[in-house]
Amino acid sequence: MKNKITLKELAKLLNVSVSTVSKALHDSPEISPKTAERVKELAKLHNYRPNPVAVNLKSSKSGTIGVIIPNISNTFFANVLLGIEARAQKSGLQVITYISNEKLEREQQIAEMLTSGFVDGVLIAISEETQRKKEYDHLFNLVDYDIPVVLYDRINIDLAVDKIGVDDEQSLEIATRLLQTKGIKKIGVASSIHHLGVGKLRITGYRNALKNEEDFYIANSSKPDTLREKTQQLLVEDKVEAVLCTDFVSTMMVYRLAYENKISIPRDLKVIGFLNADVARFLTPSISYVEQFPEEIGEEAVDLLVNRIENRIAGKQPINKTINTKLIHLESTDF
Amino acid sequence: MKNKITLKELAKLLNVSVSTVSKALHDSPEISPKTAERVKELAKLHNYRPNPVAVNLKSSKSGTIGVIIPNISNTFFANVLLGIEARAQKSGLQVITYISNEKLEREQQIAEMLTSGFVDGVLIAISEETQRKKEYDHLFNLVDYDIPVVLYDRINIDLAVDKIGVDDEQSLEIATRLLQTKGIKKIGVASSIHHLGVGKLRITGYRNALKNEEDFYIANSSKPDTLREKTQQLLVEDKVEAVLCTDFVSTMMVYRLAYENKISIPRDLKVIGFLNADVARFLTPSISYVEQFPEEIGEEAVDLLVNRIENRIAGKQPINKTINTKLIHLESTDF
DNA sequence: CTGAAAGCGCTTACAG
DNA sequence: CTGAAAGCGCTTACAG
Repeated sequence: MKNKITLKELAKLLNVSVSTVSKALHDSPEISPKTAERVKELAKLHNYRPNPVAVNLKSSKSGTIGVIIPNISNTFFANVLLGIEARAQKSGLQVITYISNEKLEREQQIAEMLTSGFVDGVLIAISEETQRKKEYDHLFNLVDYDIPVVLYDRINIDLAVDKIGVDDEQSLEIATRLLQTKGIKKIGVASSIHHLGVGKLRITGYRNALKNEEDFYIANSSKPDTLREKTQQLLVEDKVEAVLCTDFVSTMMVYRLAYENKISIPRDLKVIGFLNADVARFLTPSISYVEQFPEEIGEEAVDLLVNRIENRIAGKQPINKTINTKLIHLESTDF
Repeated sequence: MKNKITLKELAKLLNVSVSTVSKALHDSPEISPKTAERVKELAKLHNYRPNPVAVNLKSSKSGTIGVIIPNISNTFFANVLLGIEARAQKSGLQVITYISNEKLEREQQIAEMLTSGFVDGVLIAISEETQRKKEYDHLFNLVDYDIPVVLYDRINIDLAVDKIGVDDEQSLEIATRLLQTKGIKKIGVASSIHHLGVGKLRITGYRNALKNEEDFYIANSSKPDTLREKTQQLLVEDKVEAVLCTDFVSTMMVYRLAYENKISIPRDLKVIGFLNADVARFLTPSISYVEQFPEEIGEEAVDLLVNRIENRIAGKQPINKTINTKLIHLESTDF
């Protein structure tokens, strides 16, 4: 075992004071070049690293940021975390991960814990339940404690903090319009997340493009069985020519039902989905999808947070950013 | 802003010493019930929480564990993290996440950083590159610094630490035997990870079940184009009756090529894959797969680490654990 | 140029 | 039962 060496031990070995060692290692101009060199040499020899906990206590910083993720199995959020970790690393910050599992109570526990100063700032995508119950006190509380907070992805709540989101509404509006220019009239939408903020926005985008109520064909339910029924109706009875899917579950449901009902994609039915590149590309036929750039969202979120932490934008109005999506054409929208 | 209140401030408000406050809050028997109550009341009123950084400095603990994840977009690892986070939370530990992106250099950087005492212990699944280059010095170094290390999932390296893995070899052996009992003779395997430890083990399981060299039909390549060619050969020329896939990419490749070559699953071809439940269930037809219980792996990993950290098993031989997989039958192996 | 001292916020052995 | 003191490992204003 190489026991960790401290400043004090280093000082004793060198026959100088602790202050001198510390200053030397920080390249203080107060220290003579000769001493500085001696100190650094020994420090290197013993592989000295300052104890981060002590440094943090001194500086009243924790050197870490907290990230609350609603659901890590969702590759979107996994990739956001990827971006967060990468950018945090550049800023020399450690990332403490918390998973709310879409539960309000867990989110409250986490927020409560974070008020005690584990982290210098927090990135949050609020949980489904939190959105549904509109219970935001724990978030206000965080802000009250002067802990910088940045909301990512799930941002449509009334909290005066920096936010970084996706242009959910536009994404399906653009997709719908694109199908229209190709001469497709009967366009449906399938969704298992119509009750969530992002789901609502995506469906709104679809509505915006169509305009007339009578043109809407919407299959939505968070219950698989109901969604299946409604989607079946969309494909078989309404005979839509294209379906936009707002999420993974509805996308797979459409593929499944098309297969069961012998509806050929893309010949009889065009499909555009929301899923990650890997799955989209590998499906048969491959499915056109809305790309969301989750890594960029993570990176931007850290940037916003770091700016707040370093007070570069203190007191200023909250910033709202949007990362644009991109429609990727694969086989399911071949004409 | 509610500024965080400290012990000192609390003490001043109560006209007692800092020690008294501290002891009272820790239910020390030294303190009179009356004082204890006064202290607790005020502490509650001000929502006092001990500064974790100070507590850590005092106790020479960081109260955190580090987790190195090779690839967070892989739902397997995402779910391991889920288990880790849940169990860590129960032990009151914070989880600092590092993503190596399958790169040796990044893994080395992380390990280097961790020697400075950010964490009380580390959970590692080593990166692909690390496995390939068999460059483990940074891991030995961690152990030298007396930082408890637990390897998870990717464990076949010669390092005397606790390990928690999956019964990769057995999983495909059992799957192969099962197909054999159903009267299937010509069984192939497709793999894009044959060069990695887990891939090797899975293929070994397949070989174990078949025994005769001439019965092996193996399509393996980490390059998509080559894998496609070889798999095509397996399905079209060799006309195997079943394919076992060792990973996501090869699974999707088999589905794709079956579709392109109008080979009907499961009628003409049985398929068993390695992928996560969500995708497996939603594919058309749904695909039988090997379930791996990543959350349990995460939980067990934390348990092992906590035991080491608390020295409950100090000096003892490293522990090796395995989480058994389970074959889930869905449509792709219907008979 | 070097070092003693104070202090970050806590805990705890010790004295009274 | 209460408090002063030492100390965890560091940084930095200040004195010499």
